[in-house]
Amino acid sequence: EKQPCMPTHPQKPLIIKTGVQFSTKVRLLVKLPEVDYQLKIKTTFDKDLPPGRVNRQFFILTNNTKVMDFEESSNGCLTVDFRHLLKEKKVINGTKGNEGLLSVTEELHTLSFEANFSIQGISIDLETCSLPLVVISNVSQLPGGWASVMWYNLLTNEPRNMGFFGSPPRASWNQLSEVLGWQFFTFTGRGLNKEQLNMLGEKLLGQQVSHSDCQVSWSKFCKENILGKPFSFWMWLDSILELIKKHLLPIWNDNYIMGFVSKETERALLKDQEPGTFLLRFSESHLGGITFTWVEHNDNGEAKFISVEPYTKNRLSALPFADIIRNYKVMVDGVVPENPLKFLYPDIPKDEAFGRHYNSQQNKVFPYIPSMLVPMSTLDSTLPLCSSPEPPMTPGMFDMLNQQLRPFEIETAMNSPYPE
Amino acid sequence: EKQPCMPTHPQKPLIIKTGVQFSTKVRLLVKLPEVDYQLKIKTTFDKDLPPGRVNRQFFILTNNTKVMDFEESSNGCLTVDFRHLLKEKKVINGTKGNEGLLSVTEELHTLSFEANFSIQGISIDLETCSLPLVVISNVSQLPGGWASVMWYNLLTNEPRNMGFFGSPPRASWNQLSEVLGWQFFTFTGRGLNKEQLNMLGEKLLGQQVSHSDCQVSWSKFCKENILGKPFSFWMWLDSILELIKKHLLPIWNDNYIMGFVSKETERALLKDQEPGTFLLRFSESHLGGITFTWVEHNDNGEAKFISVEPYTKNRLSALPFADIIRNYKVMVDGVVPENPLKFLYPDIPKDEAFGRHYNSQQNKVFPYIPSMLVPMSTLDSTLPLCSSPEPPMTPGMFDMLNQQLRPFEIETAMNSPYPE
DNA sequence: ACAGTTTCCCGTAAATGC
DNA sequence: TGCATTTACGGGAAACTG
Repeated sequence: EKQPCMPTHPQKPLIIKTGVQFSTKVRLLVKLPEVDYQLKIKTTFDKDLPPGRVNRQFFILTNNTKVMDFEESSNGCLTVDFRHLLKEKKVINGTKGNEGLLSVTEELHTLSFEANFSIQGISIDLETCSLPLVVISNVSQLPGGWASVMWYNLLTNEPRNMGFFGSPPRASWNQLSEVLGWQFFTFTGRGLNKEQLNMLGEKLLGQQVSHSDCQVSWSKFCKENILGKPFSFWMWLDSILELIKKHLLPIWNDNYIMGFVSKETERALLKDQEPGTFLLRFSESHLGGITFTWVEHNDNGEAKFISVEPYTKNRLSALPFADIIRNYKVMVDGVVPENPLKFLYPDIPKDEAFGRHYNSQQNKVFPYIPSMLVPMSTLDSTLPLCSSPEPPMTPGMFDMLNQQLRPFEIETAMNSPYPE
Repeated sequence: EKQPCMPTHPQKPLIIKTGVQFSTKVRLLVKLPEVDYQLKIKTTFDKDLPPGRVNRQFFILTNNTKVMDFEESSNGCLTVDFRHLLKEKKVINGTKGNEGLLSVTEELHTLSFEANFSIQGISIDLETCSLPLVVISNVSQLPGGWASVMWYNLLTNEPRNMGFFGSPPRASWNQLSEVLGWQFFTFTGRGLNKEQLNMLGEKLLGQQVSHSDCQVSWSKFCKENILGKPFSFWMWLDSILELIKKHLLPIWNDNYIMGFVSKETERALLKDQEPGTFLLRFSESHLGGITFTWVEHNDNGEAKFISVEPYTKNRLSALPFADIIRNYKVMVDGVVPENPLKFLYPDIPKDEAFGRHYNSQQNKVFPYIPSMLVPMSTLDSTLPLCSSPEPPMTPGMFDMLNQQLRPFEIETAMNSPYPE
C-alpha cells in the first residue's frame, strides 16, 4: 500500500552517507476515509536483516518516528519527510559477514517503514521497505556506490535481493550502453551518441563487429582496473562525468566535445582536414582530463597530430576550458606564439563555436593593469617532439571509420558538429 | 599548583572550535610522594560563570574526567591529555548576556580543572583554570578570535578578566607593533622590519613623526573598517599572513618581499632605479593579494610605474608566485611579449633572487606536449593605461623617505635586500 | 532586510583497520 | 606492508536567527 520514494544524495538516490542528513518520502497510496487522527510512521534500518548477514551495522540517530502530513500537491495522499542521520554501530564483529570479498559499496541495506492504525475497530499494520541502499562514509565512495545502484536496478526486478553482489549477473552491452547514455543525459543534459558509445564498447570489450550482444561482467565494469591503468572503466567514465558537470557543461551541451574517440579514429578524422583543425577528447590515461588534438602538415604534406597535455579540474578551475582554447599558444624556438587551433572538427571556426563561452575576465581595477593566464606550450623545433608513433590501425579500419563517422551533417555553422 | 597548558587550534591556542576535537595538557607541578593511586582530573567548561553572564553556553561532549598518566619527558610531573568536543547548549536565552554589543569572538570562556586526592588521611582539593578562551563555530572566525587572544594577553596580566572586552584598553603602537612582528615571526619564520612596521603604523594611525606612543583602540585594530574598505586593519593583515603561509613562504623568508610599502614610498624607491626594477607589495585594496610594481622610463626620461592586478590565493594555487615573476609578460599592441621584470629592488637580477624557487613543472607525459600557464598583461599603447595620477606626497616627505629607506646594505647578490 | 553566526557538507588529507 | 575504509576538518556556501 505504500510506495517509498528513496532517500536522496545530490541527484543520487539510494546512496546514504554516514553523518549526513538525508530525507525520505513515504507515500500512502490508499486513501483513508476521514483520517482525522495522526498516522505515525516508524522507520528502521536493516530491520529484518540477521546480524552477520551484513558486514556493517547502522542505526538512525534521530527520532525515527514521524507523523504523516497531508500534502496538497499529491492529490489527497499522505506523505512524510524523514530527516535523520546514520551512524555506524560499533560492533565487535565476531563473525564477519558472509562475503569477505564484497566491498563496502556492494553491501546492500534497506529502510523499513511501519505504520499502524485502526479503522472501525480493526487494527491494520502497514509495512513497506525501500529498494536496496548503499551506505558510504565519504564522497570518494560515491562513484562506486552509484555503480552498484545502477547495476542492481539494471539487472534485477527483485525488490530486495540483498545478496545481489555475491554473484552479480552480467549485462549485455545493449543494456549497459543505454544506461551509460542515460547517465550523461541525466547529469549533464546531453547523452552519448552512437559513435561515442562505440568507442566505450571497444574500450570495454575490445574490437568487435558488434558489441550489442557482448556480456559485460560487474567486475569488468567496475572492479578490475583497465589494462595498464590504475582505475576501472566506471571510475574513469565517472571522472569524466564529474569533469563535465563542473567545468565543461555548456560546451558539452553544445555538443562541441567529441570526447570519446580513440586515438586511431581521431587521426583518421583529422588526417585530411585543414591544418589547425582540432577536436576535443577525454584523456584515457588520466582520470578526469580533457585534451585537444590538432592536425598540421609537414613540408612534405604529411599530416602531423599534436595533443596537449590533458587539462584536469585543477587547471580548469584556474582557467575555463573555452578560454584555454581561445588563448592557447605554441611557441616554437622562442618565436612569436601562435594559436594552432583554427577549426573545430570538421570546419567550424574556433571563435564561432566557443565565442559565447569566452570569459573576458579583464576586470579593470583602477591603478593596476589586468593580467590573465595564457596556456602555452613551448617547442624546440630541433627535437622531433611530435613524432609519436602512429598507433596500430587494423587493415580496413580506416575505411570503416570513415564510413561510420563521416556522415556528419552541419546545418548551420552554429550547429553542433556531432548530431546524435 | 597546576599550570594548565592550553587547548590548541593549529598553532592558535586559546581558541576552540565547536564540533572539533581539542586537547589540553594539565601539569601537576608538585611532586607527589609515591603516587600509586590514580589521580582523576575533572574538566568543566565555564564552571563558575553565572548563566546570563555569557551569551552562549557550551558543554564538553565526551567524558570529562580523565586519569593522569606519568610522563617521562617532563621530569616526574604528571600530565594528562583531554580530547573532547564542545557543542553549544541550546538555551532559551531569556536574559541575553550583559553586552549585546560584544561579538562572539569577544566573549571569553574558561576551562576549569579539578582533582582530589588524600594523603596521610588529609583530603586535598586542587583546582585551576585556563586563561580566557574564545569559542568559534567556523574557521572564518579564527582571525577575529585570534585578535581577541592577542589583545587580551598583550594588555592584561589578570588571569581571568572575563569582561575584558566590555571596555577593552588601548594599546600603544610600541606594544602593538611588537606583537605584529611576533605574529609574522611565529607563523612564517620572519618578522617585520622597521620600515614595514612604519608603514603599518601609518596605515593605522596616519602620518606622525613618531607612532611609538600613539594609542590604538581595540575597535580601530579589529572592529572598524579601514576608511573606504570593507575590512578592518587586522583582517587585512591576517589575510596577508595567510597568503604568506600558503603561497609565499620561501620567498618571504628569503626576505624578497618588501610587502608593506605605501605607494608613495614605492615610487620614491623605484624612481631612480634601472628600468625593469621591481618590488613586491601586498595589496591594500583587496584581502590577501600581492602585486609587483616596476619602473620604466618614458622617451623624455620620466619614470613610469606599473603595477599588476594583485594575485590572490586562487591565482597563486594555479601558478606559484615565483613562476609568475619568472614568466610574466607584457604584450604591447600584440607585439612580441617581453618580461618587464628585470631586477628586484634595488638591483638583484630576477633569476638570482627567485631562481631556486622556480618550478619547472614541465612534466613530460609521452604522447602529449606539455603546457603551462603564462601570466600576461596586454596593453594597447594608444591608451595611456599607466598614467595613473601620482598619489599625493607631502612636501619634504620624499627626502624623509629617502633618508629613512636608503641605507639598505647589500652584502652579496644572494643576500636579502631588506635586512632588519 | 540584513548582518552576524551557525550549520551543512564536499573534498583532501590523515588516521585507522584489516 | 599495502589497501580499503573511515575520520578529521578546512573552507565555501547555505541556512538560520534575531
